[in-house]
Amino acid sequence: MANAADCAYAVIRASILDGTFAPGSRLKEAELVEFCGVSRTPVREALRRLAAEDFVRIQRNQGAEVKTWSDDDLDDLFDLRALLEGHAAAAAARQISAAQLEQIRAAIVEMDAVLASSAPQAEQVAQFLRLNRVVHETVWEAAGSGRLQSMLGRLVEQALIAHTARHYSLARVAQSHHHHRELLDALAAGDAVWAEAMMRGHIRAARLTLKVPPS
Amino acid sequence: MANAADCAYAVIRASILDGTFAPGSRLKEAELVEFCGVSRTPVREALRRLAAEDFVRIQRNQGAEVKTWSDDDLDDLFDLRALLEGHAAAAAARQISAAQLEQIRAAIVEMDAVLASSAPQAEQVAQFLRLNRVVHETVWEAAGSGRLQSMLGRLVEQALIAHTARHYSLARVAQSHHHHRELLDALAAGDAVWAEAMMRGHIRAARLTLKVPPS
DNA sequence: GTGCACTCGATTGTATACATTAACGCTTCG
DNA sequence: CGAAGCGTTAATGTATACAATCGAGTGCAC
Repeated sequence: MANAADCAYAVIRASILDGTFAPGSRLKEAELVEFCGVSRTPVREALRRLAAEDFVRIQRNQGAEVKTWSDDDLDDLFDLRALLEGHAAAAAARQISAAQLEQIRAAIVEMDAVLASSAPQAEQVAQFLRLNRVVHETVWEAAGSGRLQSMLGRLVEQALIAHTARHYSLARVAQSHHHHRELLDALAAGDAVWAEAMMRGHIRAARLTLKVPPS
Repeated sequence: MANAADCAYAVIRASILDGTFAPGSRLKEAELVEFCGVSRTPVREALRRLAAEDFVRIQRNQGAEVKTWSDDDLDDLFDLRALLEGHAAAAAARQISAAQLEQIRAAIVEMDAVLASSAPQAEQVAQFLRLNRVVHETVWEAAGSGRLQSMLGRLVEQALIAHTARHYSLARVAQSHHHHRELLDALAAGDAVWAEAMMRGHIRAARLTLKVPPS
């Protein structure tokens, strides 16, 4: 990373996402200085950025702490995500390019391979989540709104914090996989209503995953 | 303003909104230091905040400039606003409180008074815009989603930059006024579909105002 | 004459010292 | 014994000095 500030941002952000800094934990600037290996100035800048993206909460003269998400917050978040991702899917259905369709198709094929492999389940899930992200980002991109794209990116990553250390069942993953397939059909058919409905359902189902504690 | 950083933020932001810093103009930190009367550190923090809120664009080692909005950007912005404000109106219709309804009603009554007054037209429009903001913010609040509320706040203020130095026709204001009245009816009736439709139309009409140059 | 490279100036990025604030614990008074 | 006031301390907020970077202008070589 060229910039000290970007570096601090990346390090802290990654540490929040992977659970090194648990939700609710205090982030003291002095500690982050040695953790990141840069001075306080870029650390502070990184914290402000993270606050703007709702990863941390900053109170005046009281420092930063990793944001915690209540169940209601998550409901709120996923409601908005369903609305916006549904909107994106509808827009995408109207104007998606052949290349973008192909990209989604390829990701789904890769998912097939991952799920059919004999890799450890955690590895399978990790791979699946990566490909899942590809599918969604391609849809956002096809929707053709930079603003929508960045909003969704942020919402999804906020949701990821809540996901930390939560494992997915293979059954849940399989359901997602079916959603993706049908979404692809809807997009290929150029059916905006169908695509929007599928995407909204897909997001609502994802919300449920976070509600039911893993057994 | 207690904080130097908050102070700088408020000053710069206000100057962007009122056109003192025109879209596209470069914001040099040294200039802002004397403009705001604080040191570079809080000025930089303010600029980063403004960048996070899409008021300015920052390029590495090249400083900040007031963001410019193309026609397509504004289409994009208002599309999203219509979607989100429509969603907010629908949610509000389902759960708005009597006090909030009354607040909207009072704002509309005040609008009546403003439009019937003999104040200079610019003054009338300014007052109307303030009350317009009250109506919208009350709807957002009634929707009950903090996230939606902050997103809409940002979108609206981005739109305001484009409005700078653009005057509204009284005819346009009267149309808005009618929208508000009908929106109130829909909210009072608890009719989410009606409320959403009204709000979407209201926003689309507002977009048109920015497209047609003032005569 | 044109194109490239180099230097200089201006501006942003970073580190650090200092100021300010708020929380915590102690003392003291009721 | 409890509560309120005050001082200490540990953190954040601010200013400023220094470093790195970019762009423009100039001069040299081809």
